[in-house]
Amino acid sequence: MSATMRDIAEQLGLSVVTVSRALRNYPDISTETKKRVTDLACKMRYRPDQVARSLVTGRTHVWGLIIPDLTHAFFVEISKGVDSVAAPDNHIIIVDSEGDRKKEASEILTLLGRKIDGLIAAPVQETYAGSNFDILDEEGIPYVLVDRLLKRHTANAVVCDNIRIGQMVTEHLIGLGHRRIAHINSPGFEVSRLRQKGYQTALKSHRLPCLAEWIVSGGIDERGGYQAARRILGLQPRPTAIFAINDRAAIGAMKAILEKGLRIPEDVALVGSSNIPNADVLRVPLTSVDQRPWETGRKAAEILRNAIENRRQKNAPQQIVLQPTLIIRDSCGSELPTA
Amino acid sequence: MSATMRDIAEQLGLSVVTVSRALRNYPDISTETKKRVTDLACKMRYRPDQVARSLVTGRTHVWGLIIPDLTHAFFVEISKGVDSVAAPDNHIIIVDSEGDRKKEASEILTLLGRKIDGLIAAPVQETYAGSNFDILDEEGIPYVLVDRLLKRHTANAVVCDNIRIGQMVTEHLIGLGHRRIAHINSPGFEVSRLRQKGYQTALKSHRLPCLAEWIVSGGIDERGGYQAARRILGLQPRPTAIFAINDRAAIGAMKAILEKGLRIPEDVALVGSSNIPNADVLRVPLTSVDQRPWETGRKAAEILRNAIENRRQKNAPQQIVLQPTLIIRDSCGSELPTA
DNA sequence: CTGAAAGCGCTAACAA
DNA sequence: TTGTTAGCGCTTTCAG
Repeated sequence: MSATMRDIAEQLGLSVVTVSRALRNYPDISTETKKRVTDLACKMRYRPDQVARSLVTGRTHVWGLIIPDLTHAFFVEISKGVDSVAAPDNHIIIVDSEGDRKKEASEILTLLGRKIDGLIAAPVQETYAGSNFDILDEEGIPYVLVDRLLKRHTANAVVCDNIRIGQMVTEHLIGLGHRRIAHINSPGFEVSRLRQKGYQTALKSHRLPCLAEWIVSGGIDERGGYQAARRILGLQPRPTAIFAINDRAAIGAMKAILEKGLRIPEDVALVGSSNIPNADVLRVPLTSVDQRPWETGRKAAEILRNAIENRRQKNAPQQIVLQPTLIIRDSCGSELPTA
Repeated sequence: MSATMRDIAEQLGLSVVTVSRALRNYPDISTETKKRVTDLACKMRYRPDQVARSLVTGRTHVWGLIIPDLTHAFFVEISKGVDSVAAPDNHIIIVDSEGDRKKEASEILTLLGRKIDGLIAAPVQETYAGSNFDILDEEGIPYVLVDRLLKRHTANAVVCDNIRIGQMVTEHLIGLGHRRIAHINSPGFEVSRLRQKGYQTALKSHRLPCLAEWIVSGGIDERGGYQAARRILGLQPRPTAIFAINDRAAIGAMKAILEKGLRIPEDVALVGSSNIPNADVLRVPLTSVDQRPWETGRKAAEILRNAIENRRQKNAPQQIVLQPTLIIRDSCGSELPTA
């Protein structure tokens, strides 16, 4: 068993309280005593019991982080950003909501039972009234949403400018001479709705047509992107570019395009989003969008830390919107030879 | 503030103990009382305070997981495997050792302070006597090593058969007709030493030469792989195949090879290991090795759970070796036209 | 400068 | 079937 403060106190003929204060370097303990205490603590390999400490202080120095899928490098980056401010004083418990609203709800409850100091979450899209996060407001546990925003805009949040993503990608393709630009979206995700809006805005502002059949519901995974792309490639006349909601879908689309014997970008230009690892060394290096996941996590963590520190005064919720960057690679091509 | 058992007890005119037992469904509480208690608990949204519970039970239901880098999908898979048995009763705190032995040591100490029930770790390679994990033995906290093994073979561990990896890859290349096979290794990693041993064993058993200059120290990242490959490509006569210690290094090598205007696999065959995501859609689909990270995590977690449950009787440490699988894609090529 | 008393929220032993 | 007593290891408040 590990040593407790009581062990130290007894060996030194002191009270536990004195030991406690000596270890925390209180000014009202003599240097002499402090030294005796810290020396013995060191020798006995004393480590404070955080559980006991938490029970009395009401702080665990544990943060919850709920994300829908850790196999997306995007969320790993967010978690690294969070950890960059959480460490070394706080630990993070990462839980996977698997995109399931029910699971998210129950995970929030179990995290509350653990008395986490705060929570950061990429929320599962809210499809009906009533939020899983309301309970956090009720209990006064600070939280910050990342990547996705809930309908109700009263929470702390750090997101990327999704409209801008759609707009930026589309305008780039337009600038390259494309006139028939398809879009693989994922209805049900607010994020997708916004990117699509940006896409449509860009087309409109350039007075380009935006046919309904060009927008195909695919989903955020490779499989969905593959199927959606196949539908798009069957259209007459064929779109000359595809903007996929994310890189996973884009990779699915890439497979579909190449499988059909078409070339990227010569026959079909392709753009994704989230800038996955190795995007530069794919069969066709993928033009994508840096959504700043690390900064998202870092910023969210800063807001959270602040909220935890000043828990008494309820500050107005902060909403940060980060600006995305287009990462141009081969898959979008350069200017079209024939517009 | 959230409700406590005391609130329930007072409202019902019961003692806290009765409430406690009613909630945990003890047989010696009347059905009547149980119902009253659980109903009120539900109505008051009572959630047990895990911190308080831990203090008395001595169990936190928190497991530590130390890995060197979460941006390797490999370790994410391990963590998912772990979680598949940990959930829903236990939470996992993942900490990044960043491959730094000092950091690993201090992380272990802070996790101990949190009174974790057990630990799973991909240990930083031990370069000198004395292990960061000794303290766990002393404190009687069960732990399981994954992916990498420490020198001292007395701990629970789940690893992939690394010698087999080297052997399997090399024999496959030999079978394809290659006679000059280079290897990018990463000295300092036991894992690398073993894979290299497998590589050498395979060459030897086929009575093939194994020139010292064919083994180039690169490291486990892309940059190292790139530089090592450049050295290899400069050799005369040039090796016809490269076995890289892992996929990251392989990708670096791929860049180096293509940059030189050489073709993969026609001019130089390439094999990595760990089977990264999207290996099938790289510029040259990469032949790699499935090291079974998910099973590694799962198995380790099962051993850990078992050890936690039977903490009293010290069971003999278990060492599991998982068998790797070769995933053949384009980069290794098919049979060489001219042997 | 140090200690005694109280308590965080819960569970384990023993009594009634 | 329920309650009383004690205590997990620590910090906070108040006395000395």
